[in-house]
Amino acid sequence: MPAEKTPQDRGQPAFQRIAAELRAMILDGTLSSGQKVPSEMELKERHGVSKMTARNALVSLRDQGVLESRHGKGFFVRSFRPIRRNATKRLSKELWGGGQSMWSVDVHDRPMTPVTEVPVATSPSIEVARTMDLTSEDQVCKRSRIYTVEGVPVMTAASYLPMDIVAGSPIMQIDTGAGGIYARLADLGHEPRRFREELRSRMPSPEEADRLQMGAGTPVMHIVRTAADEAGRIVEVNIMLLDASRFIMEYDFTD
Amino acid sequence: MPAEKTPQDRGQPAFQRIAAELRAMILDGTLSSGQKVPSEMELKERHGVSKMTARNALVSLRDQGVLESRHGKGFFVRSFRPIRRNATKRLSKELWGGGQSMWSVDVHDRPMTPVTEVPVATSPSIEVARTMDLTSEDQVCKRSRIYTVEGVPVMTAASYLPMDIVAGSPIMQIDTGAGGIYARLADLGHEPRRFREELRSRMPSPEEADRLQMGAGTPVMHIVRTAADEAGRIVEVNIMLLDASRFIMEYDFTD
DNA sequence: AAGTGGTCTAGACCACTGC
DNA sequence: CAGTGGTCTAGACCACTTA
Repeated sequence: MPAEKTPQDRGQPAFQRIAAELRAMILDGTLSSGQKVPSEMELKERHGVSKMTARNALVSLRDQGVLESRHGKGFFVRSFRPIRRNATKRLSKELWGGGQSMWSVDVHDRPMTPVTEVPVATSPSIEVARTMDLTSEDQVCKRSRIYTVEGVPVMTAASYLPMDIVAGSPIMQIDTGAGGIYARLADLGHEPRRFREELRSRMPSPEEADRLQMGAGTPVMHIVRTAADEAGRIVEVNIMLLDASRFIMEYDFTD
Repeated sequence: MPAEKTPQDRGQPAFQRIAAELRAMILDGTLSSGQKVPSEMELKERHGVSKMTARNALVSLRDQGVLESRHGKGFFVRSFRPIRRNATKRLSKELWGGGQSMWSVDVHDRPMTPVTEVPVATSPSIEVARTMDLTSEDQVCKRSRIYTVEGVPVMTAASYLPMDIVAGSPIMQIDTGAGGIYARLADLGHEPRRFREELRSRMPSPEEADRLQMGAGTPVMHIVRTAADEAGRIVEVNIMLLDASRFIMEYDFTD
């Protein structure tokens, strides 16, 4: 009697074994970026499992960010073409040459184009009020932006500024003029001098994934940037949400 | 005839509707951090669906980082107790007070304790060689560390240094003495002066998830830190892997 | 029309937990 | 032991894509 195929091959579940096999094929180049992987039916017959088990392998890889699925077409190996974002531009240009980067990045500049909403005066959220040391009765200016690369949204940003500083200034307009809001803050006597970025990474809510048109298995980076003027007053809080699969963040510093 | 329950309630799949309901209950506080959520069987009966559909709702929330599962016990609401890591300590202490942080963090210092492996001389990987501008014939010193908080691993780090600088020095010992490897590099005439951190976020491989004992639905942060001496030579490359659910990264800079 | 992914059912058996 | 999550089957039907 031939060796019976046990449902669980000594410890490892079938769907994990299939997933590991596909993972290995991607790593060794048998399956390459953007390529279609075997369909549910193919895996079902090749491995002698049910459709749901074959599918489970594919879905688990998708939820690990390895594959993406296109309804009616198949599962495909995901590609990683990140944008490099340097938070400390001036420092980096002066101090570092190029070339010693860990991950290869497109040399072609794919410009990130922002679309700005009409600025509004509003009440700050509890978090923003606490961060800016305001009360719930103070008003802030909110400037929302969405950034796209090649037509797809990759980042949203909401900038908050105290109304007692920016009321009646160009910062309340969509177009803030040369130098942007930082130049205007300088005009108003509150030039930003010190910055802090706090960065978290987590899975997006369904709404967030929808807004950034993200596939499953992709985390977001949640960044809060605060800017302080010479006197130490927080003059801007910027809350950003980034599709993590599209960015490499870069921070330079001397110590 | 009473309204038949259609399998898909006008567009939204049943498992998504159940997941959204649980999500809302967590958001409004009906279910709070660490608490058990209804079991597969409870959801099955309450919503009149099969076990697999009820389970699908729970699993999808787990893979979004909202729930965690404990075999034989149930699904539970995940809690978020991050560690704050400031890459630029000196700057931050001088320039910023406390209190204007976006996310609340434990005030109790939960110390992060490192365990260091015996340093080894080895050939650099292609990435490390390119980053340090070495050839594949050059040797590097590799220092591996794993950091734990309250007994659980939260971060791994591998530090690479050129052997032509560190051979025979205390850097090849486990204990490098007061000031650590940066002080020893200074002793050797290669004090690190400029730093760069490159940060990616992605889902971990099964091996990485295992090493950091991470639950499903948790991304990792992958950080590469390079340190250059006064002459501009890269004297250290440090590759870190962090459980993203346990960290808030903080970067301070001026202009 | 054929092939693909997406959802769902009604069972089954296993492994782990706590009483 | 009962209750829980974890895996699996053998179907079914739907929605989407391509030809």
